[in-house]
Amino acid sequence: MRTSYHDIKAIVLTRIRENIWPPGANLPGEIELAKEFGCARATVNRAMRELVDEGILERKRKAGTKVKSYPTRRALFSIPIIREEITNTGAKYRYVLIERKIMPAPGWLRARLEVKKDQPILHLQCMHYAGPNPYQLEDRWINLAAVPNAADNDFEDMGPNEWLVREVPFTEGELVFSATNASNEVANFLNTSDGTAVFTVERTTWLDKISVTYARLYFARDHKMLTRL
Amino acid sequence: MRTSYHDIKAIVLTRIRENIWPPGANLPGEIELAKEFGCARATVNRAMRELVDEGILERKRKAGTKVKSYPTRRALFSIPIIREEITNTGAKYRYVLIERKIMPAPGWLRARLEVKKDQPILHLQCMHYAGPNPYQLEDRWINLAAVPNAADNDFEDMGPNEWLVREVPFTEGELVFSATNASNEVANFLNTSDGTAVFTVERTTWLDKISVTYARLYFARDHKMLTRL
DNA sequence: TAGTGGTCTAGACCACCCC
DNA sequence: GGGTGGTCTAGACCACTAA
Repeated sequence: MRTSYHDIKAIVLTRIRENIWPPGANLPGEIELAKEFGCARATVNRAMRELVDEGILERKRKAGTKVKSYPTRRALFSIPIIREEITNTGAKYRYVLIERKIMPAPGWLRARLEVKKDQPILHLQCMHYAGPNPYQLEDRWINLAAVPNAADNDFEDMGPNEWLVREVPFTEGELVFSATNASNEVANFLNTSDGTAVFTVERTTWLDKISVTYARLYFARDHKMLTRL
Repeated sequence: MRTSYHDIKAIVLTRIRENIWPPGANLPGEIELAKEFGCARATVNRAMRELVDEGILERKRKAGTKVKSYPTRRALFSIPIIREEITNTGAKYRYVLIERKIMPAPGWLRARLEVKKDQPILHLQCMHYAGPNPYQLEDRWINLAAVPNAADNDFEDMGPNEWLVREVPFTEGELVFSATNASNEVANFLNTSDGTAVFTVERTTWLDKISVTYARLYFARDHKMLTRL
């Protein structure tokens, strides 16, 4: 069997680990490596490109390829549908709509979504349960100018998250993770006490520069978000 | 100019967005698409592979390519060196070692790192400041069986994070994000009050199945971690 | 301006896996 | 069994950019 791009990646990683190519070092060019490994340049190229994707190498035309001095490790999160996230743990998923109201955007939201005054916004509050336990409180705002048909949905049976993912594409998104002390209201919904540290995610999405939705997600006490490198 | 794999990706995304290929739909085979776009199959292949990487499509041999029913969006975090993270904001970075001690691993850590009883562990506590403000409290445990030369370093001038990234490669890593209520000690270091919700990251890394280090990072009040999709 | 990576091609063989 | 994607090749031209 010939040298595959997998093999090449492994070899390169080994050489880096063994300090044959220490951080900052320049690697030979693709043609030379192809000769060494006895394969086509395209094969070397693919291996190298993937190592760049993985944050191990840096490449610049003319300058060549070098080992990153501080390998930028990157963590990959998949953003799951909450129903699947819960169902996958074996628990039963339950969704409850708490409130649904069409209203003009409050000031802080106007700023965030860049919508004009009096522009109608659909505001939803919902709870997601895993079995008997509260899992997440969702506070969602949908820009009806961007998604007019959201107004036709009563969201009694399906969470807005799920509906949006299926119905409304987006071109850009932002995620912000933080920790907040639960307000009295949040604590009640999440079945915990005032001031409990709550893992919080804010999510905003845009479709071609037009803001689609902003959501604040409060997770139950002791929620952990896990990822592998 | 010929159709590039960038163009193909854009076209496919557009067709998905316009519901020409709705979620779950099967796409034509690579050969057919290559014919349609007037390019080589390899070009189509690359476009499709990248769309799989981005969580838009699913492919299976023989079955073909289809649009994911629930496109799994993925967020990419780069894990920066804390010094660079702070310096990049324009603030001055300051590092202080609080404690350094070699000790046997406590029980909870033995379980986590899978190390034997009485195996020596280097325990470090340090603070990272952004200008005058506390930025992060680092509680770090280094497995000296995996990294013996860590014992030679006094870590007075350089944080263990930075040292490890430069000196010790790893093959696997785990990140856990959560929110915790600050203990009295943590609150004091972070210049806040008891019980404040603190964004917390736990990080564990392994080198070829051998655990290297475990760290618990407590960020200052109101810290936000941001990422784009 | 010359060297390096970036991309494309036309063809080939193979591995997997649904039917 | 046969169709689909996975991968590789040998060669080509191009784009960027460091020297």
